[in-house]
Amino acid sequence: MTSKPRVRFAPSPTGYLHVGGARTALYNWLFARHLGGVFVLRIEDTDLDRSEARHEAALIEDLQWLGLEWDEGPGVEGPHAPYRQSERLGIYREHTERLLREGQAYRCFCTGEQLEAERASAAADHRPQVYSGRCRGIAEPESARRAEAGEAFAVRLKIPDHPLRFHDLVRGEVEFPNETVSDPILVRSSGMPVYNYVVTVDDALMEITHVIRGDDHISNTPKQVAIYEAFGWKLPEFAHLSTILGSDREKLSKRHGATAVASFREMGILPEALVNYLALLGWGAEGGTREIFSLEELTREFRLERVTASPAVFDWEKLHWLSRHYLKQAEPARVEELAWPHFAGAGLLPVLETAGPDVKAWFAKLLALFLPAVSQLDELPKKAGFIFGFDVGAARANEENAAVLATESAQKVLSAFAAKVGAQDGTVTPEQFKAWMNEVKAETGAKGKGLFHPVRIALTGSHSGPEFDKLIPIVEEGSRLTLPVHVASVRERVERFFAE
RNA sequence: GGCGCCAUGGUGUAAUUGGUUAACACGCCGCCCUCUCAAGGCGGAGAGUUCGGGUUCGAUCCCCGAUGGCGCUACCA
Repeated sequence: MTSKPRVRFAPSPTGYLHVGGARTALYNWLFARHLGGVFVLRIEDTDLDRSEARHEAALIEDLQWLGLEWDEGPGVEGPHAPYRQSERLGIYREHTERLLREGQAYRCFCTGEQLEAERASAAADHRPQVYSGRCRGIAEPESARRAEAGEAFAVRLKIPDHPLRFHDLVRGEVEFPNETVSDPILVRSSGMPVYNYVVTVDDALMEITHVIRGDDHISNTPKQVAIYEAFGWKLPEFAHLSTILGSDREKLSKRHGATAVASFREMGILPEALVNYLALLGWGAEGGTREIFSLEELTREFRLERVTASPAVFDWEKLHWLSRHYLKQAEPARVEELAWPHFAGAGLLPVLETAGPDVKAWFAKLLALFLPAVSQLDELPKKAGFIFGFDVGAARANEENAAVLATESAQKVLSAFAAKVGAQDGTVTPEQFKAWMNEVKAETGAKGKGLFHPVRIALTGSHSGPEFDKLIPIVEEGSRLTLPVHVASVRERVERFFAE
């Protein structure tokens, strides 16, 4: 091939972009970028009832968030504009007239009831449910006359007399016997052209060289091949990507929880994590020992020939692993900005724009402490919640805590510790804290868990959590800030714990 | 029912043109670190490649069949 490949992602704006679509877009984008080709975005909105402008806007936002910019399409336009099918109706009409004129297509006057009856009898006879071709034989003068007279008709393509075959980059040669393919409807009786038709016309006119899409389209492909042939157009290469399955091995859907790209963004998963994960879902680099890939690295490594044909099960655990990796890797300033709204939304912090530099600096430290503990940013407020306050009664009542607190040793540790805290004013430093703990240890004989757990419960409400060395400064510093929720100092925590 | 696609540990993928102790990662288990949790480091278990036939000196890999899963079977996309 001498010319640069041209690929397209052609979503219909009938809902949000989900992981399956995102992976299709990603593979198209990677294929184009790897070969220096062109990535086209085309909006398939011929289903006027279900298409909505807000979905198109959301789609574009999601694609941009993933970093998959397009070379031609809405917003950037290009030599084959328009890129929205609802704006290309005239083009389809011209092509339909040509097909009719050349006898490649015909008017079908069959009613829905007739077609229904045909299907029913075909099913009863265990035969393929294909259209009988009843209207194929209507002579052109009569056909034209009936149309003229106002009789409703759809336009159907004549499926040729030979097997329909095409080459698929991930599956090899695929062939469908023509007897199993119905003469497809090209234009509805309403005059609106149908998906299989417009997609083909557009792919050909936009000079798409590689059609990369989900394998739910594989059975549509013979019809599209017939359309290419009817127009005398050269067939593109196809690549049908396998389905993404849920853990129950059913096609992934909203039923399996969040599958919309936007929801991953809202959860606080970084786009590079999602991209990396999606790339791995159906593709493996040569050798297969690497898992972490940036978009640039993927661009370099990606080969369509290495894409698997078998369906893949979506695995949250692995996505989370990747998510944690990228969260730790990311620029702190970026993560701070992304994490902040989750705290503000929980009422723990003011909105970012109104926060002072001292609060921001404090938050940075807080984030550094808790980030390793989460897989996605929206878990943060809960993880760090005890910093902002906890229910002493509930903490004492907690079974595991109660067991720790019940021992005589724990009681001695706590009262010794409280005495230390009460005896002094001012900020508690980690050094001071350490010194106190050593003293308590000497006085009570408690050590290890026996020493630390009671204190940890008193201070945080839980027997587990981040190291005290890092925790103490955050608590103390936080207590001096003006926040929507007061952060209690070590001293306040001790007082509060004993008050109940 | 018809047509099509697919089939390697629980999951995602590897395995020069048929010859490997079937590899890597997630997860799981254990150990180390540690007051604890998370992170991190180290180690382990887990598949003989869905099943049955071929072809071959030799099949994860090629062919056939079965089984199972999925998709399509619309005047939806």
